Amino acid sequence: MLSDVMEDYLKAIYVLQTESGPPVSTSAIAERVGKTPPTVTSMLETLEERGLVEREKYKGAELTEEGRTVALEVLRHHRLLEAYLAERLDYSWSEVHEEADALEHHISEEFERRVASALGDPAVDPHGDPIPGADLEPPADDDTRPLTEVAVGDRVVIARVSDRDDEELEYLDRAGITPGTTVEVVDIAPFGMVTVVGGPDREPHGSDADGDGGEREQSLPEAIAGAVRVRPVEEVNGAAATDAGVGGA
Amino acid sequence: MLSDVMEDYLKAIYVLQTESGPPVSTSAIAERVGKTPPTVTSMLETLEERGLVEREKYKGAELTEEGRTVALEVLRHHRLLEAYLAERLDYSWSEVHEEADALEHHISEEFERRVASALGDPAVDPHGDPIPGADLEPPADDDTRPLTEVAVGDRVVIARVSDRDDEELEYLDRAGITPGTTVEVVDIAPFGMVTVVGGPDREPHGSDADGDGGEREQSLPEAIAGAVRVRPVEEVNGAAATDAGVGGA
DNA sequence: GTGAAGGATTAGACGAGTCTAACTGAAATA
DNA sequence: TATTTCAGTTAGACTCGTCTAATCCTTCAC
Ligand SMILES: [Mn+2]
Ligand SMILES: [Mn+2]
Ligand SMILES: [Mn+2]
Ligand SMILES: [Mn+2]
Repeated sequence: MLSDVMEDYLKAIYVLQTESGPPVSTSAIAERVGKTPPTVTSMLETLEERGLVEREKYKGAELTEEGRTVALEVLRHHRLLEAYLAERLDYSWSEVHEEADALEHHISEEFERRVASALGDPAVDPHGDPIPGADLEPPADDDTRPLTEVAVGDRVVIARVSDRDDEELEYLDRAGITPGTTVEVVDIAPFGMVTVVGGPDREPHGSDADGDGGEREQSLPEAIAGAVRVRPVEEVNGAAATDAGVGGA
Repeated sequence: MLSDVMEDYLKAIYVLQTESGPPVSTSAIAERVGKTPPTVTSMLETLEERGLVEREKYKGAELTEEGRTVALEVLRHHRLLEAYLAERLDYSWSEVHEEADALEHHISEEFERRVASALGDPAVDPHGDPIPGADLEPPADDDTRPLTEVAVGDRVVIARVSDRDDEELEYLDRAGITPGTTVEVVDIAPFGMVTVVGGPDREPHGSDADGDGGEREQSLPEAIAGAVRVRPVEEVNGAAATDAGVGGA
């Protein structure tokens, strides 16, 4: 049996790995899990003995297949919980993360199944992050890119927002930058400040309590914009069908 | 902040204390939490330093008011979770305990509030155990007694079943001895074997999937019967109104 | 009142997870 | 290539929760 601490390390390595590819550095892990580098070194040794990571001294670490499966398991728990809390217990989009972080290590497989089926096996969590399937196969790379890398004039759909920083999340929530929203990038200033216009073009499931659902122009600092990932608007059938499945509730 | 381990000890002491009154012996606690007596001694010292228990060497331990409040907090979490799992995630009556035991230490106060209000502030969990209120005041002693102490011929309502033993629970579930059911005690044999007749006299909320909801005579061994607590049938308004609020779902 | 018997405590050890301080190696710079 | 910088590792210590083995009360039977 793995401790919840180990699960957290594996999850951290997985995410870092998908963000910037292996190998993952000791300090990056340390930063992510909020521990000191020596602590991480020693945990990596443990994890290596258990066959969950491979490691080259002074270089970095990489998950084995087994380690990756564990990470996906934890991530599945985390994101299913987020989805459930938002959908069934009225959590807001930005409140969900901390709770899921605590619970993800303590639910049974039975609980996982029941939650998944209660929600109809959702594909993404409220932040737009993909929920790994029950098979725990690594999901295909997505087609999103950071908002900072969009060309001026493009219309894009908000796909994912990082769920790591509460303040960022509150900011985006108030700004109406939520998964599923379509925006147009009208300017990119020096230092990465991105100005967008748009907002929830229709009410997806009746959230949007602050009745300003319309056109609005706002500028996002680089730190924020970089944490938002978008995909191109898809013109599916003549009409613009954009925010399917990622409703704001 | 208290560890989940400490919470488990406090909960154990609380329950033992309500079962047989303080002081609670080291070995009783050890047995309940599944640790050895020396481990318990040392944890009791820690708990005493923290002001959560009072203790007399070689005698036993007792919760302080603060310790009792913590215990009630954990118990509230546990029982709310049990109720939620049964009501909203289709857990059966007997599956619920283990899951709640793991989660009870890891939910936030926010989660507690949302679950409680989603269920309409339930008063009892699916085993019939009272759910401590949000004020965490000790609940009044209940009016139940073990099935083994009922006089032959009495009609009683099943009030609570111990949630500690899975096998016992399965047994009772199959036997149709569930909270809210009315039975009549027809015999008490030597060694405490109790024979009852009865069963779910009406379907409370549509559970009772095995369509045998009628009169049935069965004998329960002492070990089982002793874990079932009952209260007298209340003749509320002429009609017998018995199984309110403890529905089987 | 004395002596078992048995529960409780002390003694000592251990693994997990964490830290700080000191050191080492690798990579970038000049 | 030699040097510097800084990330990564080693060393050593500490807390928490746990155990086994040994010892110490208390109590109950006689
Ligand atoms: Mn998340
Ligand atoms: Mn799982
Ligand atoms: Mn229970
Ligand atoms: Mn609480």
